[in-house]
Amino acid sequence: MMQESGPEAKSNGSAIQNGSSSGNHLLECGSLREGRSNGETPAVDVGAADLAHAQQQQALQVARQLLLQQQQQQQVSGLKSPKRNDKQPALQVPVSVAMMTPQVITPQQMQQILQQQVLSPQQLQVLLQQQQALMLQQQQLQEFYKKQQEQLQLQLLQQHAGKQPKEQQQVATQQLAFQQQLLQMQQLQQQHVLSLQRQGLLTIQPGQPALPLQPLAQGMIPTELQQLWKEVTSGHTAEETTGNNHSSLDLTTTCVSSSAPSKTSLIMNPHASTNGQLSVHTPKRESLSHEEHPHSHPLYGHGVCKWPGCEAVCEDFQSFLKHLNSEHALDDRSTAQCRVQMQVVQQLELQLAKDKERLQAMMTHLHVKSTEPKATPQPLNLVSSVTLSKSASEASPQSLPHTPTTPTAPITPVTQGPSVITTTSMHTVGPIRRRYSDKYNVPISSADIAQNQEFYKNAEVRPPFTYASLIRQAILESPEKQLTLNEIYNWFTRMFAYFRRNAATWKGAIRTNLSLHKCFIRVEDEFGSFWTVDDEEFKRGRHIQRGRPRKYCPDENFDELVAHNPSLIKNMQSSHAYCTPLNAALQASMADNSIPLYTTASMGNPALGNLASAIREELNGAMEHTNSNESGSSPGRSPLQALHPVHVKEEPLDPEEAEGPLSLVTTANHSPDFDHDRDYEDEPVNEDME
DNA sequence: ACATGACTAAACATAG
DNA sequence: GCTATGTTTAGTCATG
Repeated sequence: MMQESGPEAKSNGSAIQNGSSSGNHLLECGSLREGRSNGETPAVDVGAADLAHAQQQQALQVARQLLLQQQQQQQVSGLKSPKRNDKQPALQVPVSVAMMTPQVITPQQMQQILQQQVLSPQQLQVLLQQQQALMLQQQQLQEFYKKQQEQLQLQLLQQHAGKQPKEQQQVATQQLAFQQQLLQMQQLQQQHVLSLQRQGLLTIQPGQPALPLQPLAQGMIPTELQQLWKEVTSGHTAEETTGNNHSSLDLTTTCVSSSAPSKTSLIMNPHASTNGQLSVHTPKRESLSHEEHPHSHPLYGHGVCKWPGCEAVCEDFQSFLKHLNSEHALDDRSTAQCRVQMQVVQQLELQLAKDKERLQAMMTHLHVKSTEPKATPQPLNLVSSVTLSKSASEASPQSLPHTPTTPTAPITPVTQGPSVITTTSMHTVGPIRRRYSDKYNVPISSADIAQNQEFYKNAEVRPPFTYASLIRQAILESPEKQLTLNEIYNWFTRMFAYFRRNAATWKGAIRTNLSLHKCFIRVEDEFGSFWTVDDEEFKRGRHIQRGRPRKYCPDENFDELVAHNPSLIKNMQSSHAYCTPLNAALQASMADNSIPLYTTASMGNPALGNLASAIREELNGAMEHTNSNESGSSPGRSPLQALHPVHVKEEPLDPEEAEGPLSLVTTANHSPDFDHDRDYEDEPVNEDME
């Protein structure tokens, strides 16, 4: 937290110095927080500003009323009161005094003030005239300004932005000129008040803000508003660089001439120019929304004004606009609300920036290209480090010495060209070493490994796949979908640098997995044994159940199956998809009585491989029946061993296996359980019997 | 806390 | 006897 607040405070410090300047957006953004850093809470600002504004309004009203009363009195009873002459100048005084008092000044209070006044009637008369002139001028300006606002608003509503930029520009320029005039009026008023104060007419009460520092009338929020507006505009349109961000606020600021060289840009903010006020929304966005949806407004929806804390019901868009101009005009309250909203936005933006930074750091750390659109950069090696951290860290000290290319510091990925780890590969990655909520495996696509092939070939990073997935991949990648154990080994060492060490460990793991997973089917031929994979079974992800004897357990489907085709007793793999072709091919093969079924062509397809296995197993079974008492009925001892012995795992059926009619895994005459020539057809072993 | 899957290690068996 | 291959089990760890 301290680290996070540090730069922020720093920027605030810079903003203090540059807050009123028009140069640096970032620094200007910090100017909003300047108040906080100075201990000036927004709430305090709001209260003071509201108070001053209310006082100003009251003062103006009181002054007008008093002037009217004065005129009436002069007309009706010019000599009615002996103190009339005293009252005349006194009428001017409350204008200023009322600004300092929260209540409306009554004539009685005025009289008290008059009694306290120290100025001569002549002086008061001069002041009165000055005040009257100023007020008159200001009223005229305000009225004209209001008309300008309405006019511009109507124009903007009727015209789409960009249609008549010149007219808009003219209107905006006129508005700008009147804003300047208003500001000059303010300055004159402030000077007037100052003069009154110097002359002793005004006494600043303790605890009250210094009046000259406060805006005097509506639409008079000079530099502060400008800064706020700059913050908003610069925060959202930083790419617009210089100039534009000052435009809208120039309407109300004294910095127009000095800090807004690009006057044309202000017309691009219809909302600001329409209302002549500050908006918390991005001018660009708002103008776009106005252009695209003339009756849509970010502050208007479902017939309700969405100004923070307002929720006023506006029946139509026009009424909303009127409401917006009347209730949310450019005043202190709106400014304060805008400030709050800006703080909310800034907080969110700050949070977003931090998260972005965090993301960037993560991606940098993981060597992921920052151009990746996805925001979930979890490269494979990360998964490896996460899911295999324990295994890797354990295996490494024991059997795998650490190398510079540890999972946490892969070197190769970025430099390996096309095989850069991508986030997209993560979405299709197969069974990484983590547990899934569902029990089914998701096969690795060839692209998953191929995509990062070069990386794993060179980086001694443990692939984030299970042994089973890799074995399957190795088998499926082979042209004939079959591999000997040694070929599997070679594939591992060829494809993964990680598996070039500690052969005993991972080779043992491979062997264990081959035996353990139901999806791997061992097949023997005259040249030895090799392994195939049943992909459907792989997706099921089932293991040979441990701790239970691997004995065959028939189910109702089995009997039915046997009845239909006794030759399919053994080695019926679980895949439903394979059932029909397998059965047909088997029958055809049997009809042909062609023994050499076990060709590479047939094994090119796992289904055909299973078919061949089934056939050969059946033949083996037939031969075993003829040699039923042969104790060592392992494949090697089978008379047909040289031909096509098959070893297939078997295990008790579990409820899931009963789903498929052919989900029978059988035989393993190599299994010790069958070394005693157990004929499961004659002696079905029930799981419960174990 | 418990169940489960993945992994490791080890023991054992078998064949060459 | 050695090695390769294959099976099985126990234990650990991570995860849900």
